[in-house]
Amino acid sequence: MVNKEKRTRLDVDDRRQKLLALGRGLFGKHTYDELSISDIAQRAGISKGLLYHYFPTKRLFYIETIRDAADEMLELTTPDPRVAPRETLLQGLEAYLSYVEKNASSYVSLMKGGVGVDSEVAKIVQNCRDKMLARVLEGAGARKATARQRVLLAGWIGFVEGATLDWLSHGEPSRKELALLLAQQLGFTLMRLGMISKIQFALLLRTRKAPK
Amino acid sequence: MVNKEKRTRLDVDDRRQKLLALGRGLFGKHTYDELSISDIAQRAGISKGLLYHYFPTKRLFYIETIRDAADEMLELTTPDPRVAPRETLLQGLEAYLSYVEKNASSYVSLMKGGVGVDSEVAKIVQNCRDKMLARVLEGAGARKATARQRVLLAGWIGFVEGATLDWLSHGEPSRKELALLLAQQLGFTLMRLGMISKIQFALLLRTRKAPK
DNA sequence: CTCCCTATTGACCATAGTTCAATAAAGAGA
DNA sequence: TCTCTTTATTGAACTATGGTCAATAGGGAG
Repeated sequence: MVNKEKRTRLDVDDRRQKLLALGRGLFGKHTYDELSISDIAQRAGISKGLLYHYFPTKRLFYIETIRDAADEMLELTTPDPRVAPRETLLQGLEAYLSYVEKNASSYVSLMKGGVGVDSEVAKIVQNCRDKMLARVLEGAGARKATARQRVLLAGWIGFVEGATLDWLSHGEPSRKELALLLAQQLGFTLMRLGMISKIQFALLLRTRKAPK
Repeated sequence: MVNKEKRTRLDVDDRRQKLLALGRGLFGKHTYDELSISDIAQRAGISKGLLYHYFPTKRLFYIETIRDAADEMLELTTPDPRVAPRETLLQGLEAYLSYVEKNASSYVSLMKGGVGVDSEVAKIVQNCRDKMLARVLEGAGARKATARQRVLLAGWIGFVEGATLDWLSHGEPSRKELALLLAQQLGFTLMRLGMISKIQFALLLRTRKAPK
């Protein structure tokens, strides 16, 4: 429909990038098997065959799409080594929330939704969580986590995800306030694990909330 | 293969129940599109057509399977009104962890995995969370949740899920201890929300851990 | 201007989801 | 015991979609 008989020949990396971007948008709005290869190809203005030239299978295309999004998120929330650890946390959380806010539908569908389709996707999501967990551990100055530490920190990651999902659908506490609440929750967890002192924890609780 | 030419005619509810049970086992071990209708029918010892007699589509079959499992879990973790609220929480958490332990693969695949396949599944999972949240609210003696309360309680539900997933793959803190840790986390959240007093919270923290 | 490389196509195949008319268990009534 | 009715059950046929491949043509190099 779009092409008027005229083939347009693109650079391979360029086209690949374009397809991934398209995929992100589409998979953000539709579930995996709501989208057929034909659909995707048509929306991209190319033939089915070409899609297979770049991605050997629909699954792989989907997976790459998610990996792409996950990478971007991790990059955008990379802690800035120049700021103090306590600031780092809040800053990282706010960056995370910003990203999520901007890519709301993608976030929900990709990060939550994809897990079931393929175990590979589950790995990507898990990898994301592990990286975040590692950042927290590093921020707390710990090397290796004990069983209790690991379980509770994994819990906190879940806390962030659960709260974020609710926040996305209701949008109510401000981003800044939510970030603070999440940080304080983590503070409590870390204190219980003996990873920060009660004093540090009390300090975190005393942090000013953003004005309503 | 199994049948030797002889058709066996079952009561409709009976067969339906059998199929759901089978589905739960299968979808617990394989992802949605790893399983073909033919596979399922063969394992059930029936023809493809019959499956369609009971469930109009593969999706619907999958969804019913999940709804079935979710219902069971909610039922098994229903709080016993005869015990005190604080006991209720611990008891409910332990029941939850027991269920999850027993249905480990199903839990992971169904409750986490299914979300992406169909928005209907997401609704079921969300409904599960809402019910649990309602129980917590009721236990804390609150009627309607404010925005902050809702976000943080949703967070706590996520905490439970995140910690549970980690616990399943590592199995390390004992079930009793994990339940206590989860309860204490909730305690902190509730205290911060002003839903329980500092005294009640301190009491919860002082609860004895299970011996290692 | 020609040639070559390869991005691109479209027709084709295989398989899995879905439909449906035909079949045969099993119980009811004579 | 026999027939009749109901409907659970089947198997073959249809459709849609993921996936393959030989043929085509854009576009840069020489």
